[in-house]
Amino acid sequence: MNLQQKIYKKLLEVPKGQITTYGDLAKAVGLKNGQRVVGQIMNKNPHPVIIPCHRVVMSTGKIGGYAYGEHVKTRMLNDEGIQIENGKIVNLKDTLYRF
DNA sequence: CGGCTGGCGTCGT
DNA sequence: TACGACGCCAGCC
Repeated sequence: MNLQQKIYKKLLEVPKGQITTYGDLAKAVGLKNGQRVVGQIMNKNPHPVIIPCHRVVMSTGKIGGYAYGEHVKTRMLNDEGIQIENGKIVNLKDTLYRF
């Protein structure tokens, strides 16, 4: 199974209303410091819309990037009940999903 | 709080 | 097939 298939599968475990970080997702698939790799794969995203890549944020609390634009990502997260302020997650620890 | 460096899979040459 | 550059970060200074 390809790495992106693992990431894609793991990401689907994240329920609506909860999010994860690039680092955690990377570790979930067996990578130590694969944060950037995860982000890169999300960008290449082989299955747009099917993969909720908008539920993946940076460990610093910032939204991070998004293939369709950060504002779109922010809007989707807000729609799932996640509080965002000035481009950052307000209660990251509270909305963070644990694998 | 801002900036620089580390570290790893993919893509292109 | 092999090597180098790049990218929706993370962590330390």
